[in-house]
Amino acid sequence: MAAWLVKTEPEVYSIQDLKRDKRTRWDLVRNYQARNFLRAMKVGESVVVYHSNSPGAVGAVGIGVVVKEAYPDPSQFDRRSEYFDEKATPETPRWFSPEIAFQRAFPRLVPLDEIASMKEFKSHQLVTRGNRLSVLPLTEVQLRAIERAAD
DNA sequence: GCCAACGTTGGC
DNA sequence: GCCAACGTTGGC
Repeated sequence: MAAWLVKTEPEVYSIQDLKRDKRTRWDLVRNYQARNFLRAMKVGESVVVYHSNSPGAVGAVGIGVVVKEAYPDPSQFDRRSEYFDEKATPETPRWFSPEIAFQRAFPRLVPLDEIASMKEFKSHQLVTRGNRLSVLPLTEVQLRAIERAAD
């Protein structure tokens, strides 16, 4: 089974927000490569939640699980949304969202530089230069390495 | 705020 | 299809 890592800015939506909501639609992603990864997520797969753009607190913060496979992201059809996409129609949607349920918050943040130092992440997209994708695939081994570091 | 990386757009 | 301009991401 594959695993995943999703980035979120904690000021926008944090692991604590996910804990409160119990589950959420992982929406508003507007990058084709990330979109393709979202569409590849299968129910039951684990998702590492990662806080980006968070001064002094960049890194992995918890684990979620895919509870619903991707379906068209409603915001692309909403004219009032800044994520409205005029080229998307219900017949030919462009952007997709799975739903992710909270599983656990790590007892401590696993910082990016610590992940970068793990042998399992040597040359992984998260730690190589130009890591801008907000959804990334992980191997089971990488998932376990992050979980191990968190406890 | 700065800057590197890189995706997207649009003219040709 | 090429490529310059521009916008966004994300670490620091």
